[in-house]
Amino acid sequence: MTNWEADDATATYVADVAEYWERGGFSHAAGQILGHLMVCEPAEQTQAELAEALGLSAGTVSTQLKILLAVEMVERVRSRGVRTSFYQVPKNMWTRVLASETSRIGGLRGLADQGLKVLPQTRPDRIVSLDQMVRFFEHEWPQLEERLEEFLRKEES
Amino acid sequence: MTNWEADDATATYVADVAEYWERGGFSHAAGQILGHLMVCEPAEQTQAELAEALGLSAGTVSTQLKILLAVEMVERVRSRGVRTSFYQVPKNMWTRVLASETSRIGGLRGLADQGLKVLPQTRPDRIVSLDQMVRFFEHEWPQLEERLEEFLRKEES
DNA sequence: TCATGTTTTTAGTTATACCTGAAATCACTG
DNA sequence: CAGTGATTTCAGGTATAACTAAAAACATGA
Repeated sequence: MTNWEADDATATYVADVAEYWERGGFSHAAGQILGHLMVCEPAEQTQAELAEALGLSAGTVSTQLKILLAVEMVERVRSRGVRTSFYQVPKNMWTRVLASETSRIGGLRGLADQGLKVLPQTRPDRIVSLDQMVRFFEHEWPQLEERLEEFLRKEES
Repeated sequence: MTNWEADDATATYVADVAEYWERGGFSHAAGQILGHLMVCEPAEQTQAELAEALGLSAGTVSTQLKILLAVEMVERVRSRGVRTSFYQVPKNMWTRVLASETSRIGGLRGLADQGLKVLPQTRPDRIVSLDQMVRFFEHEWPQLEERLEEFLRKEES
């Protein structure tokens, strides 16, 4: 109860970000960390600062950060001469998140291939439409990523 | 233990589909139902048949079907003169799923707008890049959906 | 290498989601 | 509108995930 959040607006923001990502499968604590790192000052925070700001235990912060680091939505920053690590939202976070979508498409590719081998007599479209959808995205997704990069380049002006 | 699955191949398929969707936030039972409905014969199944085939209780089938119906990955079919409802994978399931992505983008739009109001002094890109990403998809997603429809039209031949 | 502060791991508690079996409700046929 | 089968709801038990507090492991500056 020392310094929960700078002000009400950012506190609300942290809660909203947490709620959004909770639906995406993250824990509430992970969502809070993400939300805080979106708006905190400075942008780089230690585990102790995160725990303090959000009222979480050291263990929770450690565990949830590990998850966020694994999906590359947070990165660790270490500077020479300082014993403590800092954590921050990486510069190109969204590009990374989008890239990870490729592996999810890969999962569906597996289900489509397997499905074609057990293709049902009636309504084979149940499998075929999945295969079509996957083929479509295997073709489109790389292009979309390229267009995103181009879009971001143009925004820098 | 009466008629668990037609054969080993489809049983494996059901398990794999269940595993995939479990990572997507569904329960194991919901994933099983989805997998079974992808390959079962006939394509339309009653709750009792689903419960029997997958070894689930009537309550579980009812509850999980409700969820699958809500996200439109399963549809209910009722025919005159028959007291029982049937459940099946809808013809255009993937189009529906893709369409629901629009609302998720909408959620991010909200986070971006709110974030711009509490824009941090340092590393404002933490919010700005989110806003850019959302703007990109607000522009691209409808086009992508159109291209998907065109792609599916061409496949019908 | 030591000393110190940071991070991770572990054990234990609490909260939540899942599933079952049974009762209640609902919908349709005759 | 009564009877029957299908579906939903509810209470209870079980498994799992989240979180905490404390101990262990780790890393770094001196």
